[in-house]
Amino acid sequence: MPEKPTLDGLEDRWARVWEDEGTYAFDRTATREQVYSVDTPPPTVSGSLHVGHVFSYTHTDIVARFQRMRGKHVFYPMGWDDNGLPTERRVQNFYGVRCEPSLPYDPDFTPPEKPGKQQVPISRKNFVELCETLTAEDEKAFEELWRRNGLSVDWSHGYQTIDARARAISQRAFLRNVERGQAYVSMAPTLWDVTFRTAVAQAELEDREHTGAWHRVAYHGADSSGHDADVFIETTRPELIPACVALIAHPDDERYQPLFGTTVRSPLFDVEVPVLAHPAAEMDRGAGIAMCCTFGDLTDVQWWRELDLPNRTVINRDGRLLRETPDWITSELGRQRYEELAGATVHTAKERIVAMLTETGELVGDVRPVTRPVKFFEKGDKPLEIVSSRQWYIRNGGRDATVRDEMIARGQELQWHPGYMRHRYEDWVRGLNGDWLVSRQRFFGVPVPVWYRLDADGEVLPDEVLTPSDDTLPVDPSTDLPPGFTADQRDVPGGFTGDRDILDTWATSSLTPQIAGLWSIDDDLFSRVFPMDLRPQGHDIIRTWLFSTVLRSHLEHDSLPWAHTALSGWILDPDRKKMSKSKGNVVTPMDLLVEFGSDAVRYWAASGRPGVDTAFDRGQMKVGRRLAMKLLNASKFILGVGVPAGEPDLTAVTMPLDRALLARLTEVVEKATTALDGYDYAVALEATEQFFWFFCDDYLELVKSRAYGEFDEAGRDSARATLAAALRVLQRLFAPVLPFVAEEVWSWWQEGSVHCAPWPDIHELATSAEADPQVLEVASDVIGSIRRAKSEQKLSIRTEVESLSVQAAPAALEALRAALADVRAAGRVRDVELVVSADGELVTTVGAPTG
RNA sequence: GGGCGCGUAGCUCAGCGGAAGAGCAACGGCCUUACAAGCCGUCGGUCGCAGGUUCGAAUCCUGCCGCGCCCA
Repeated sequence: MPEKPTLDGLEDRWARVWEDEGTYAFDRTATREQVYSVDTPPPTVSGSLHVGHVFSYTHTDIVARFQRMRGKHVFYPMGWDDNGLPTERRVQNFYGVRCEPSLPYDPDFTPPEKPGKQQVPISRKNFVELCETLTAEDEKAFEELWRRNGLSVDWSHGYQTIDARARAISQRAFLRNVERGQAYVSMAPTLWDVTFRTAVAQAELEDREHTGAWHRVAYHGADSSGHDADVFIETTRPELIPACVALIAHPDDERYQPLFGTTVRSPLFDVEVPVLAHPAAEMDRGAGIAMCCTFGDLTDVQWWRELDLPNRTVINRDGRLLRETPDWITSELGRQRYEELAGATVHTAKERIVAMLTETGELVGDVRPVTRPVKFFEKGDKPLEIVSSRQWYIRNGGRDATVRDEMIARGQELQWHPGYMRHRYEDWVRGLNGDWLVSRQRFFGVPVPVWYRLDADGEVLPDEVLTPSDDTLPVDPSTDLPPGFTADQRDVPGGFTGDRDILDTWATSSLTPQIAGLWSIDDDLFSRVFPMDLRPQGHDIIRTWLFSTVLRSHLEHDSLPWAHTALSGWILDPDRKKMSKSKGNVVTPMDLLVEFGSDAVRYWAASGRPGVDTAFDRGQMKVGRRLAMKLLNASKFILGVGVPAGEPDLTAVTMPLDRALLARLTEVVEKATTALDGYDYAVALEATEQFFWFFCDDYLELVKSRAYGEFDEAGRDSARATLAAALRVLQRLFAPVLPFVAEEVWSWWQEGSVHCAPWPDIHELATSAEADPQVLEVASDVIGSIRRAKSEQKLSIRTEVESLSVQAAPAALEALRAALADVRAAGRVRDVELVVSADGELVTTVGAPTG
């Protein structure tokens, strides 16, 4: 035990010991029942860790430490998410390269010293290698931070979402979905981001207010008597007029009923289109009759499907109009006009069309600005287009009521902390409107592990999907060969071609329990950890990560991936805004850990209720530091008084005050245990902390003299045994939240790590005789009154008190009498008078303190 | 527009059907042989607003107002 205890240096010292001793090593001989397994969220390594990470990962660590102390073998791995756009961009910028899957692997490739102006195209395999090199550095920094933060992770069970095992597991799970018909390939209208040139899934969409304008445009028809009659529609996207396939109004709309079944000709291009009825047309929107184009929005897709309309796509995947004039435009004038638009961006095409319409007089009245919600890719900055493309999907219940019901049932089976978060899941499942699009037209990621046969003309035969044999996974179809084919058959008529797409990052992240547990690679390990116990995560990714993980597990294992999920809140800055880099209010976590000490920062994290957004509060960290310091000092004091070694002997606890103390502590143990069992670390900490300050300020002061041996031997031994027993319990109760200081003070007098010591049991403080809690209450009350009297008279706490009179009910006086020697010693009281009061009220009169 | 959550002391938050709480801050004190990075004490609230249920409401119900998140 050091002369002057300090918090400085505890992190380095104990982190090293824990690593050397293997304190948190997972015992893989443990059976599933003995294991507590955590599906740790793999942080994105290309970003930087912020305070929010420290906050939520600390919550998980507290639970893991608690479970370990309860005797579980904790499987607590750490993964790194380096699969996806953020890493792709970072590798591109850092090395000045770009991924080009058609290129062959170059084993001797070294990136340029400094990234040049032109990005060097390299094969996917080379790109993945660079990613692994670059992220290795990031991961080292992350690991250092996590170790300093005190996460009790077993670092030998790590993974990266782009490493070979993760790729193999991701591809294997996907191929098994294909085999069972749960994944399928389909040519369909797809939401498309023209900047990233990739398809986008429902989970990646967001609506943004976008400024547009209503254009009133004339289509040309004939009235019942055959005379020319114009039909006016209103559109915000006049550039889609060449893609128009029908005009559509509501079946009940009397204005347009005469037109249903007739045809009209489009302005400028003179293409004949039918006028049709469909209930999705909104009577009070615009003119009440809409132009259906392939495809302007999702309603167009619905009409196209349900009314069996032709596909007249004019917008390319680069966001420009087709360079070839479409064959459905037949009039000479129409084809001339289209040529002026060919290859133009959507924006330019709109300007030109509006100019043409103005010239021909087919644009009527003023253009009226309107702001309306438009779908965007969450990472993009241009509105999404809808294009037809071949894509892979996984059935998720979006088009299948049975699967949807099963997914809702899984959500009900899962235990949510806090419980109300389940609503978000159910809302999402109920709102799904299509299957999960998992193929992405990006270059970096887990390749879609299939090839396609080519026909005699070299065209893809999408129904003839070639799959790899399981033992060759992971594969990259752009360089590996399908079984039974040779390299010279690649991309030639009658041969094959590899799928160039990659899987959505969530298609891999949805398998983190399988990746961490090494499903299909080490099935023995997997059987010991799966289904897992806990998925901790942010509530913002319930619809993506949580949902997709439940789905994959449901499809592959017919079970939940984990029994519990704990949703953590966000960190808000003092202005109640979510902390973000752009606001410049991000604090580096390492700086905080250094400034306050890891235990103090963890204390702040633990004071945030599960699922509740929490203010970033340096004040709480100061309080945490004080608490850690207090635990050092109180431990030092108690051990300095001299407590018996080994297991505390509770038969020595004979004084009523001591028994009452242990009884109260037992209640705290019970409360903390129940709270932690329910994932409420905040309540557990609060109960422990509140008791601890009371223990230090009142109980320690009361028994100090007796513990020093100033009275009789029995009283001294009772106090010392109580102090030892209470300290042993308190150090363990604090261990999950304050692992460093708890380990430090434990090491002063106990064997082994406090983190492997058994969690306090409610029976371990039971004394031979029943405790009277009133003894502690009254003694505490009276000593408080004495302090108040001294404080009000601005006297030293050491001032002697001439006389003390206590009026109270007989039972209270009896209780006080049991602790009177302690009270007198602590208050420095000479004479005491106990008076039975008429009303039972406790009244303490402190007479004449003398300086 | 829908779902969910939140409005309690100057600040951060507990309490969620039986006399309004904690910590921080503020203020006044105390060198007290574990701790002055400590300790003791004091001040401080129409529990967002309006109704309702109840013997009793911060707590349950309804409606408003405000804030946040998720989804349209």
